[in-house]
Amino acid sequence: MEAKEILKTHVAKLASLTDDQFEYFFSFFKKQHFKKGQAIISEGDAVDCEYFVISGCLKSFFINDDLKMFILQFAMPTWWASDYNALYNHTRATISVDCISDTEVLCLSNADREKLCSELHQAEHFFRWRTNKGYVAANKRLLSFMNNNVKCRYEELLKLYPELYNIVPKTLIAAYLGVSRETLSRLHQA
Amino acid sequence: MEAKEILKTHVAKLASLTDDQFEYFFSFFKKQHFKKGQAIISEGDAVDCEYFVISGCLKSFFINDDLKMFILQFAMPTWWASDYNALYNHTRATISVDCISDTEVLCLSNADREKLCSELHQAEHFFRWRTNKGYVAANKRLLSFMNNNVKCRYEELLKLYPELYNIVPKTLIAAYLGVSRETLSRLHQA
DNA sequence: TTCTGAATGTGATGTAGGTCACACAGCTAC
DNA sequence: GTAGCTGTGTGACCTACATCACATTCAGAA
Repeated sequence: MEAKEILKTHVAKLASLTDDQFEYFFSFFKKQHFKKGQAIISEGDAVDCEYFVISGCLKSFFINDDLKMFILQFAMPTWWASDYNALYNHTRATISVDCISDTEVLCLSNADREKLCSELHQAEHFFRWRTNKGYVAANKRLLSFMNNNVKCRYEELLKLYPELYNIVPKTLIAAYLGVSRETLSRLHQA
Repeated sequence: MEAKEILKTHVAKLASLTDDQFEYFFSFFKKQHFKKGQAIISEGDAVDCEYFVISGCLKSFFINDDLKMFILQFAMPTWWASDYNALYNHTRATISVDCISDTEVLCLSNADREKLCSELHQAEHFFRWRTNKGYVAANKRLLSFMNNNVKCRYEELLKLYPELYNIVPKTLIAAYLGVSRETLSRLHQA
C-alpha cells in the first residue's frame, strides 16, 4: 500500500475527512527514507517534526549519565514518534529517535500540524484522539511497571507486539522493559 | 475564587474562548461536593464523567490481586481525573478515584465533552492540548521509573508538588512512587 | 480518662534483579 | 582465511527494595 493510503486509512479510524480535505491534510507531510541505524532526532537537537511510520521500525529512547539506554517506544508502521516534550515546548531534545531497520516515514512539522488543526476542525479532532489513546497507553504501561515483575511485562509486550520478537534484538527489548539484558536472557530458564 | 473563574482561567491558558463561548462551555459542567474518603469512581463502575478539581485533593489508583494499591495520580485544584481508559472506551472502571480531603469538583460527561468539542473548535483545541501535556508528563514519569531509584523519584515528586508532603499520608506517597511505605520511611536515614 | 485505630519508624531477613566477567556463535570486511 | 563487531547465554556475587514483625505516637470516640 502506498504511503498516502496508509495514512488515509489510519486517519479515517479517528476522524472524518472528505477526500479533498484529506488531500490538503496529506499535502503537509513530507516523505523521508532512513537507513537502519540512522539517527532522526539526537539529544540536543532542535525538534521541529513528528514522524508517522510507513514501513520499518523506529525507537525513541533516552540515555542517562551512566550511558544506559531506556526505550520509551518502538514505532512500527502507522505509529507516530518524536520527542514530544521538546516538540511541544520548543526545547532541545532529551529523547532521541533512530532506526531499528530501514524506515520510510511521513514527516509533519509542528507548525504545519497547528496550521492543519486550526484550519480543519476534523484534523484537531484526529490529533486529540491520537493523543488520548497514547495517554491511556502510557498510563497502562506505568501501572504495569509498578505492578508486574519483568517476566509479566515481557510476556505482555510479546502478546501485544509479537512481531517485535523477531525484528528487535533482545538488548533493546530489555531496554524497553527497563531491565538488564542478562536478566531478560535468564527468563528462559524459569 | 469561584469555580467558574477557576475553570475559566485554566481554559484560557490553552484556548481562546469568547465570554459567550465560555458561558456555553461552562454550562455543561456540574458542580459536586465529596467528603474525605468518599469514592467517586470504584472498580467495576460504568464511567461516564471526568472531574475537574476546584478545591481539595483526589487520587486515582489501582488495586491489584494482592490488594496492593498503586496511585496513578494525585489531582490537586485545576487538575483533571477519571479512569480515562474506561471513559474513552466505554468499559468498566479498573481504576478507582476517591477523595484524600473534602473536595469540590466540576463534573463533565463524556457525551457533553464530545458535544462541546464538535460544536466549539476551541474546546477541541483545549482538550487536545490538555491531553498532550498529560501524555508528555506520563512519559516523563515512565522514564523516571526506569532511570531513577526511589530516593530520586521521591525528591522529584516533592520538588514538583511540595504541598503533597503535608496533605498526603506517606503511605499514599509510597503507593505513588511504587515502593513499600517502609522503604520510603527509611529514606530519611540515608 | 481509656481505648482504638490510623500513621509512622525501625530491626531482621528474604529475593528480584543488577553488575561484572567470560564464552561463543554468526556476520561483515579485508 | 582471520580479525573484529554484535548479539546472546550464563556463572558468581552484590544491592536495593520487599516483607514481616513489633514499637511508638497521636487523634478521635466512648
